[in-house]
Amino acid sequence: MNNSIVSNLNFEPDLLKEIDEVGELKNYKDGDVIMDYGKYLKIIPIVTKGTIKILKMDENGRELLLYYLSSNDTCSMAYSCCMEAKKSEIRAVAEGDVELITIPNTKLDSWHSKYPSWRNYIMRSFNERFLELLKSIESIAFHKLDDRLVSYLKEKHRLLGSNVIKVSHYQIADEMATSRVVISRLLKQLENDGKILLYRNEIKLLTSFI
Amino acid sequence: MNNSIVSNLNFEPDLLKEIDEVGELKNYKDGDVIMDYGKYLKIIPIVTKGTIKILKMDENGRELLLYYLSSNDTCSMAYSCCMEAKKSEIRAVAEGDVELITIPNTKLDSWHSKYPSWRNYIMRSFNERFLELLKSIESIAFHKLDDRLVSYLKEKHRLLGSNVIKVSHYQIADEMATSRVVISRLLKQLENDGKILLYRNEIKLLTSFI
DNA sequence: TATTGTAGGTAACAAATGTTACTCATTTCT
DNA sequence: AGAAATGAGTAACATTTGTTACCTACAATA
Repeated sequence: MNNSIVSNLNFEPDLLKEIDEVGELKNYKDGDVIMDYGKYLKIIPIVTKGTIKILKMDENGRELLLYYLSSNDTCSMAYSCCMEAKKSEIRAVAEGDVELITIPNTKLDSWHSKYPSWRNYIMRSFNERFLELLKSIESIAFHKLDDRLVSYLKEKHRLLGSNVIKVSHYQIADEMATSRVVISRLLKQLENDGKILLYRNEIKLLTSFI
Repeated sequence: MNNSIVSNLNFEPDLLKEIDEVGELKNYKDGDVIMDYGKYLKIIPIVTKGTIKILKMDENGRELLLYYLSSNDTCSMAYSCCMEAKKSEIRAVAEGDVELITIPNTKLDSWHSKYPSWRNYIMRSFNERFLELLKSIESIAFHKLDDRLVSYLKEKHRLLGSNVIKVSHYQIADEMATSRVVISRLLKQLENDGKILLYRNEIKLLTSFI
């Protein structure tokens, strides 16, 4: 297996060998649902390529983007699901092409006591996810929609490395748990302010925006 | 040290002995700030008595109640602060009398590899805190203030075990990151609906509420 | 007792967000 | 080509939440 990516996590050689033995490489395409609400999980994923978005849904079907996972990340939710055999509270969707290595949950406990690097990796992941959620809460609780929209666009820009973001107003509204009309209104405002340009399925960030 | 409370966490006898040796018992009174924004932490706490509320503040000083810690809980934020020497992003305040045991961070890594029960405890704690944050996000993102206020009162009722909640409108507004006038308005609405009775510094939940 | 501070009630208004309804343009499908 | 689906613009309006301002009641205390 090609774990050249995983290898820069500073895992012990023995651990890398074990990952090579039991890990499975999986591929997903844009929009594929990698994990879903209510599902039981028997593996934990380590992302090697691409980006995964993590969503939470309410009773009425509205969704909210919590955070992204990208290379070398793993999902804490997955970890705790595995350890406690609980249902997932979140949905994971591939954003573009995604490659990941799945680790069967039978290995987790023994790796945890055997490999300090693994322990560190999991702990750091928990911590990072925790902080992402805090950021998310801060954003929702303390900032108005226009600010949140700007953050959203900047995050996309950071992830894609491009000034052109291919996304529909509907999608944004979905991920921010609001309605399309509201997003269109705010985007139009940004366009009028000379920060962005709007096209069908596409938003161009101008230099004054970034 | 009296660790009769901690003993029902199913820790190994050896671990209990170590906790007895290095843990320190601390006491706090209502309103005491146990942990604060930006502080570095060198211990992690295990709550043995009382309730601690965990708050997050934004740049403008508005606060938001994230969740409560009570007996046998520990704080994941503390854990990750200790492991990565990071500043705290949250504030912890005693709600009533609080007793807790502090564990010096020098012990964490070795306990983590030596004691499966400790590992479990920390993992379960991370998971619980993670779910609390998710609940918090769900509440803010998907529910209106009146619903959130009802949840707030029900949570207080659950924690206190009493129908009489001693709290001012100001306090509630603070913890829900909104203003006093708004809370007064919504409480009055609940009173008009026959769900609660309002007094100075006191809210009485009627049977139709619970 | 007079004074001061705190808790709470309430009206009037402002701002932010959500909803409905209709339009047009572009793409996709048949 | 024609029909249907999708993406987006926009107005008008409703609701929710935030803000300001002022009032009353109660409690603490000098």
